[in-house]
Amino acid sequence: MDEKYFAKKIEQKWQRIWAERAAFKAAVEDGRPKFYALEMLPYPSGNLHMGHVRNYSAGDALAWYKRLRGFNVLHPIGWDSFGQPAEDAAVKRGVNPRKWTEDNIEVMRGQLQRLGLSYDWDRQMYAHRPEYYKFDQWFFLKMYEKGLAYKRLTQVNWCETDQATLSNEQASGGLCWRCGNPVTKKDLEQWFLKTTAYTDQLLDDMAEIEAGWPQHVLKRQQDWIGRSEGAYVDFKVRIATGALGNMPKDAPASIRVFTTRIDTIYGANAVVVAAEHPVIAAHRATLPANVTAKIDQIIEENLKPRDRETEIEKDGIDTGIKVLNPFSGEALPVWVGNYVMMDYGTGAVMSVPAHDERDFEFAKKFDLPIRQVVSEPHLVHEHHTMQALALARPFTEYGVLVHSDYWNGKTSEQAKKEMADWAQKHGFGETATTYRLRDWGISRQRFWGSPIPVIYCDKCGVVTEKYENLPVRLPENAPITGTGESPLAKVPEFYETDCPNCGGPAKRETDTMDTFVDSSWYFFRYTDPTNETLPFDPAAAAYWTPVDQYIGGDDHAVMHLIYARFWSKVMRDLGLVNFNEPVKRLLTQGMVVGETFYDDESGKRVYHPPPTVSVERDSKGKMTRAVSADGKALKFAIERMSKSKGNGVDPDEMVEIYGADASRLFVMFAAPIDNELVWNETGIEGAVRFIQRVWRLIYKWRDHIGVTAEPQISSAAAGKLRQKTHQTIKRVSDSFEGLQFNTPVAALMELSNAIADIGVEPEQSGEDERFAVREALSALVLMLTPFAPHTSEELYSVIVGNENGMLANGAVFPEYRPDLAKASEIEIPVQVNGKLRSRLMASPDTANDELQRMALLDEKVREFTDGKEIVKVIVVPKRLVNVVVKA
RNA sequence: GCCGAGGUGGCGAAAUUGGCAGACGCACUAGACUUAGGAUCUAGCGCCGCAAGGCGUGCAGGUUCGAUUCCUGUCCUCGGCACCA
Repeated sequence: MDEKYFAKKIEQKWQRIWAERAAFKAAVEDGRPKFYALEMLPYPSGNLHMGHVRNYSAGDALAWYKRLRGFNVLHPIGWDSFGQPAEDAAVKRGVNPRKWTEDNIEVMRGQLQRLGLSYDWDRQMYAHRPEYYKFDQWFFLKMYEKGLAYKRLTQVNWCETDQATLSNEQASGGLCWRCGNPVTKKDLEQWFLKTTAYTDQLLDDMAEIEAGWPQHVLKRQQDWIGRSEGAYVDFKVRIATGALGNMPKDAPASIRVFTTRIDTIYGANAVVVAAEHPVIAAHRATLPANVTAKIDQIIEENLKPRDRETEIEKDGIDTGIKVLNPFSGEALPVWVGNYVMMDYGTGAVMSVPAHDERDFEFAKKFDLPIRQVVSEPHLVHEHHTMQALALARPFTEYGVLVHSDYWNGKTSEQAKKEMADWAQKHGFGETATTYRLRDWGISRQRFWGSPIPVIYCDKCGVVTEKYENLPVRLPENAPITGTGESPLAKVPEFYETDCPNCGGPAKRETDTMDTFVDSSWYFFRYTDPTNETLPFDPAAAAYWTPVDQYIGGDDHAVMHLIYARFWSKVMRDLGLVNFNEPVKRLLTQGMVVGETFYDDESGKRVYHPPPTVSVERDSKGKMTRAVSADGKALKFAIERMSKSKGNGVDPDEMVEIYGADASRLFVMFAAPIDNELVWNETGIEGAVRFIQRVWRLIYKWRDHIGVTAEPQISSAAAGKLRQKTHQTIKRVSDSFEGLQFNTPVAALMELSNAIADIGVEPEQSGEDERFAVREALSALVLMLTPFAPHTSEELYSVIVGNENGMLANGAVFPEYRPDLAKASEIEIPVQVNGKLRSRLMASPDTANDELQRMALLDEKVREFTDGKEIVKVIVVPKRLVNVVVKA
């Protein structure tokens, strides 16, 4: 054993031993319980960043912990290797996307290996390789057969900057999820997967995972799916007279609206429809020019990119068309409104300004009547005598119905149900549920993705590729221009084919699949990574899945995690798996952020990389001033790491300077896993110091800890150390079970401090002390393994005297012994009127009345109680005594 | 605007969920060892105060013998969604 700790030396050594021994190879077996530890797979951009390090360090810690706890652990890694950056690289630098991707994987695999992550490297999956994407296509065919994949013309979200179509999720907020620029619309024929076939299951099955998933993730998914319960109501279009002329022949006889507040229907002052609504198209010829002009203007406005910040002003126009309120019989005008969206509900709403914010705003602007029909219960009486109360703002709560004929006096809850039933009974409506969730558009006009296995034949129409012809392989390359046409459409060798049906000439689909398809089922592939006939063997999946613990960033809270849940349900219905939910427990780790320095004189932030900035601190160490290299005073902030801000940290550099173990330990220790982590360079040195302290402890005691027989009696020092050891075992185990990674490190630091403070030199130590130190050191080393595996393996090899590694030696996580963890004497704080005044030393078994007696006799306590009436004394067993006195 | 998470020393954070606020670490201060220290060791380190003591978990109240923890109100920060009828 070296006297000094050389990180690089031992890290290389143990990485070699692990590889030689295939230490982390997983196999299906009987006996031990299984544990599937999964981290979100990386996109092979070419560089690992600190977010990866944090994610994978946590996953690895858990994998090691479970191994040492006797589990058969599956801990795999793979590559989300389809996607746009490869094409960007092709456009910018003319490189082949496949080569670019493979090269990047090579580099990043090296980075992961240098971190010493305990993956089963034999199970890697690569999304871009035919062996994998073959089954993207296989799944597509299965879904097509089940009617879960279909094609339709649609307006797609289009990002001008990235020249890409985007899913609703990727375009959420009207901004491109990748570049943040505004999204526009474009008409295209697109393939869809019917996620909406599973909306209710996606919602209801959340009950199964409630305990293991962060509440906020489930909430966000819930909001995203957006189930809302209400009713459809049909408003008959009245045969118009006068200026409007006769009703066009093919015009709909009624307009169907969706409402969640049918109880407010007597307050409707209009029906407002989307500009794209069919009723408008049908009547268009008869509408006055100023109306059609306005409608066209609104349509045009809707296509424009939307600025997230500015609220859109209500706009609209009265079409002149009239409809009848089926409840009141009242004739209402039909307006076009820019705030009604064609793709939600029915594209038409009944406008009830008194009870809806938007309708209120609309009515105010166009001076439409506002009639209150739901009242706060205590004001109901007022409404008998007046037409309507003037409303300063809409009343959107539930209440009691007024001015609603037969329904007066009913509560909103009652009325909602009864009025919907009434509508159904009379044939002009029904209860209904609508959702925000749309089907998943998976077509991408991209080269670097899985080809959609569909063929278009002039004679047979849409024909799917045969299973035996899968995979539909990507050509070696394609002319990638970045202009938004499918590159495959320019490769005749690819698209020219024969119809699988009639054998005649036909063309392949040239769009490829969204890369979220790959990540929707990759973690099943790990269970059987080389299967050539099926995505995976159901038996292998049955053993390993569902995933016991999934760890990743919460930026995937909706998209990836909804798609993956959807995919599992489809797989269940295909008979591949027999459960509803693929992930039992989910942990979302926070971002890694760093200090940034910038000046904003020009109105725009100009960033200065931290190494070029000199920083002044006050006597407490607080940053007071930052100055750039050319002497400019800079502002500072904490922001997400990025190249442009210059505050990124290269994991490779960290490993080079401080070692993988120290880097990983620090990342785990620095903050709770779900918090943001502010990177600061100095903190990591503390991790190095800690590892070195442990190293020195083993070095110091290395020749004196061969004692393996538990001694009968213990000195005070030995007893105290053993107590600390077992308390620490409990704390660390509890932390792991609760997925806390920062507090166990603190506990291990305390234990190492306690060993250092034992107060006996090895040479002078007794048998009992040597045993206590051995116990403490081996517990420390084993418990440190999940955070710093290389160092721990090395130190463990010193303790046991061989270099086979912990797992081969059958090492297990130390067992907590309550009898040893128990203190012989504890400190009991004594309060007077809730304020700490003294402390008592007592045995933990001291009876309550004895503690009370001791407290009252205590000199410090008496200073505050003498001459005062003692009202009562509260004794919390083993915790505290509080004496209550009257002043 | 709506939804969610969160405000504890100079900083990252602990606190067995109602019982000693600030464990552990970073930074800082002083000292020791040293030719040297960006190594190591020792001590100190919430604020006010010479001290006794007082104050202190965003702020204001409340419940309680006792509140970082529970309740009410309020302010702020960060994330998500955004005309979803």
